[in-house]
Amino acid sequence: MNKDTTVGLGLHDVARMLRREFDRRARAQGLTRARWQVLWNLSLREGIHQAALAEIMDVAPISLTRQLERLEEEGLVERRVDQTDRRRLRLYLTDQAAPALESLRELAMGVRHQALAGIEADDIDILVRVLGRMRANLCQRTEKEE
Amino acid sequence: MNKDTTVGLGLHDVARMLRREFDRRARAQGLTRARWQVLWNLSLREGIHQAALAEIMDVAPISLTRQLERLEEEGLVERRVDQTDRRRLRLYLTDQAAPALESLRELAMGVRHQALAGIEADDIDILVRVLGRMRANLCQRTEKEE
DNA sequence: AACTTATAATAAGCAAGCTTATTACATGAA
DNA sequence: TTCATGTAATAAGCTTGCTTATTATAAGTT
Repeated sequence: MNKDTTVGLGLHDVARMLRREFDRRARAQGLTRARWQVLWNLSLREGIHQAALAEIMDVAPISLTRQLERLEEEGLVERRVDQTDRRRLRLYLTDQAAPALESLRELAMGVRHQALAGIEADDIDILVRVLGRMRANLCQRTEKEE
Repeated sequence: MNKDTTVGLGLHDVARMLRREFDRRARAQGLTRARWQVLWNLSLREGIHQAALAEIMDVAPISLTRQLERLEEEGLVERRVDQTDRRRLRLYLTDQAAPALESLRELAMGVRHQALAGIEADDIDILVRVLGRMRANLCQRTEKEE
């Protein structure tokens, strides 16, 4: 109806539904989507420290801290003090993380399959491209106007 | 990199960024995106009761209840007991709601403009269409498998 | 060396969503 | 009419994210 509001609200709703569906399926595994996402990003850059990972994920550092605390409790992540700068904690996955990552990746593919049913491959490519551009447009880190 | 995960996580991230940007700009108005969204949906169907609106928005009834409590406190929404079924509360906007809706709609257009900068109109149409389809794919109300 | 300034991580407290459980009212069957 | 069942709204408590404020460590200046 009012097209001006369709994009933002639509994205918001679909993202919430995806999260809900994922978490519903993943409940048996004991991991939520948010924690899985941290594991996933971390798996690409082991040894990174928290602030840097938070910046890459464009999440507030404190948000990441809490996820990492739980992941550490659950034995999936290890945090070691950086000896060259003792403020920093370097992050590593444990052996337990690999199977968890794999099973959640499969689960995510299942949700993805449900969500994208009946949508043209070309349109999915466009979706991914547009999301990337939107992310860049919004990522301008708080755009400190001095 | 791994394309299987790009859609879900991308959507999630972009939705979060949109919300953050919107709420950042709207802070002066004292309204958040979630409350504005309730007002917006309500404006299209005044007199509806809570459970029906929750279903349309695909949100848990309790989530809506809390938003409506605050909106009522703030004087933007009125809840009147339905006389034919006294369990129900019918919802109405107050006079204060109209200007709030309008100013937030403008604000939303500003965020939208930032987010969509440099993206082809055709691609935006595709985005909206794909989101609609995804929503339908995911909306299958909890899919009670009996 | 002492002092300021910057940065990594965390603490406190708020917002929004969810699941599960309660309470009040409706409705259909005995 | 009474009793069981169903439904609208809410309560309690969890998760995830945010902003703002603290604390510990680094690093640069005088």
